[in-house]
Amino acid sequence: MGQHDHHEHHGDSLADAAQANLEKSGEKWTDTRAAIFDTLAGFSRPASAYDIAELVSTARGKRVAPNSVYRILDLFVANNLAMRVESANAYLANSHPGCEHDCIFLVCDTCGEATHVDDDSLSQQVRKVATAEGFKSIRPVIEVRGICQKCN
Amino acid sequence: MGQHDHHEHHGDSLADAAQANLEKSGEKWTDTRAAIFDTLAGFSRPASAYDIAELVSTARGKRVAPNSVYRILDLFVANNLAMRVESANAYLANSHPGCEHDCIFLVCDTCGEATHVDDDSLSQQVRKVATAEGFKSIRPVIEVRGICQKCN
DNA sequence: CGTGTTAAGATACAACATATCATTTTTGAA
DNA sequence: TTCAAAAATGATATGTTGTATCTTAACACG
Repeated sequence: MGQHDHHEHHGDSLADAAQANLEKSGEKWTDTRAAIFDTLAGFSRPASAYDIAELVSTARGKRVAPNSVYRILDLFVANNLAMRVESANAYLANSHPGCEHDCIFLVCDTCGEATHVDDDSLSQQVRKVATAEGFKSIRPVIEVRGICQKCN
Repeated sequence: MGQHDHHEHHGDSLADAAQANLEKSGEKWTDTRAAIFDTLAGFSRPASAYDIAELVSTARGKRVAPNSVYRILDLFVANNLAMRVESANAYLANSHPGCEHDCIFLVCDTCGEATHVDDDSLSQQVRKVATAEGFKSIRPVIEVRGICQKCN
């Protein structure tokens, strides 16, 4: 189905991979960025910028303002370390940074968990539809809201 | 490509069709609902609830509170008279009420215009991916952000 | 009529996001 | 090494989107 193998990272390994990717783009892996990445990666469901701000502030005993979190999340998204789930106004860490994909998010309306699937053939079709309408600089947003298996 | 013909409605004809559909579900076509529908249909791009509240308030010389607008928009979405564009936090009137489709929205990041495409084969594939993951009560969100032909 | 139901209004607040300017930290050249 | 420029973060304010709660108004029907 157009999928391929990924290197799924976890814990420190994931943070290391994220750091490597960010630095490869000439960006710095600062303490604040590391803390925000770790916190985001620690969530099992999409986290809002305010969720992250609160947790990071507590963890570091020092306030991190929401706007700083947004700045850093934007940087992460631009560098594929994280993705934004539009229908949830929230963010997820990318568990395989380095792989560029149009993701499909499946978001459970009951428990809030989001799983993420890659199906390149599907996303290519979406891109094709948009291209046929004359769109450029295409960024597909493919999400599914519903009730997940566990909540059924 | 899995599309089919639609009855595209305009102006009064569209409002009439919307009214018919809503009443078919046992809901009433009140003055407030009519005003909100007309205002929404008058927008050429996705309109926020606050946009609508402001215009309707002016048009009727009587304040309509945002929460009332949200209530009525929710009703419209539930009855397929309108759709929510998740990536824009905004709403569009459905120009062919009665047809049940999973829509694909193409939203221009420059001018804000949104065009809407139906491709049942594509949306069926999205549903299939979610079903394969054990999801139920599926509601696909398929949108594309980009730059439209006119803005290129 | 009066009474129960549905629709809409008033108000307050919660949640999400950005704009602006100040401060701190880092960097790199003199 | 020190100083100036640039980059990162912080403080603060405000704008935007969305919901909760309670009240009032409109309506339907015995």
